[in-house]
Amino acid sequence: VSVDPRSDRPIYRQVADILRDQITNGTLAPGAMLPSEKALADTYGIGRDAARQAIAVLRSEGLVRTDKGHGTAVRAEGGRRALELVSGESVIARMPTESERYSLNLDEGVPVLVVHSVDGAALYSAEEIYITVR
Amino acid sequence: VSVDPRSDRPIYRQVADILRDQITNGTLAPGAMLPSEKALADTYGIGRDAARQAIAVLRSEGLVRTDKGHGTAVRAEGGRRALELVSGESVIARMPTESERYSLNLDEGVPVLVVHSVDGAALYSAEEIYITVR
DNA sequence: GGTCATTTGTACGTATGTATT
DNA sequence: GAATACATACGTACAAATGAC
Repeated sequence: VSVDPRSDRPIYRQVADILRDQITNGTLAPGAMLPSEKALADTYGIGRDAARQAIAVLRSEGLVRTDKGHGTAVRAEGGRRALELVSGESVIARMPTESERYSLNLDEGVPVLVVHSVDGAALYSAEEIYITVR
Repeated sequence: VSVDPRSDRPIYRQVADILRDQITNGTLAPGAMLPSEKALADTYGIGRDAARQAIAVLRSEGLVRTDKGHGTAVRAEGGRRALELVSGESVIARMPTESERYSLNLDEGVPVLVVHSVDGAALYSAEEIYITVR
């Protein structure tokens, strides 16, 4: 479990791979804290920049959540509820604008669903919803 | 159209705001190239780091696409086709894993749709699809 | 093909600010 | 207040990809 600076693969991606493995195999369970940036830098003999980038990769994948002054934790998979789509409605998925992310209080790496009906459009966190047919 | 280093809002977000405005109001039309990182840094009197972060914000929002050695361009809204959902199927939206992003050849900031049916699961680029009911 | 300028990517360093504990 | 941890912002340097010539 180490990084190779001579590899074609950037070291920040190598570190991201290691952490992603630990998340998917359960070594880092939902809610668990990742090592701090400094701890990662010391462990793998890399700069803080590379450690930060590794965590940023996981954040953009929606796998972890970072709180300033606290640290980075594995995101728990929130339970989803069914959204029943009826004839005449349509849905698109996209990334939120910054203001949408703020008002819906979304973490990074979480898409939104826009449901269009005759009444207009409604916005949901994509993470809380799965779509079915009535 | 300038940035204020003393503002509470980080300068890279101020620059991202300026560019986002230009994209949404059409000054930067789909396909148009954004200024290079160096050009942004010179224009606003900021470091290359801040310019890069500004562009990274827009990339994570799915607004632009960056090609190494070339530059950053406004992404064209791809035409979407209807995906007709039938009873017994369900859909979730999430960000792709790195390998999914690679195999589907997705830009950053593009979610995926996972359609579950009795036959199994199918994966789509969320940007090319809108969901309706048959 | 080869060279050169441009542009982005990676990686390091330092310093300071802000939030949490 | 102190220690820890992340955020912002600057700098440098070199690598890699692109495009023009």
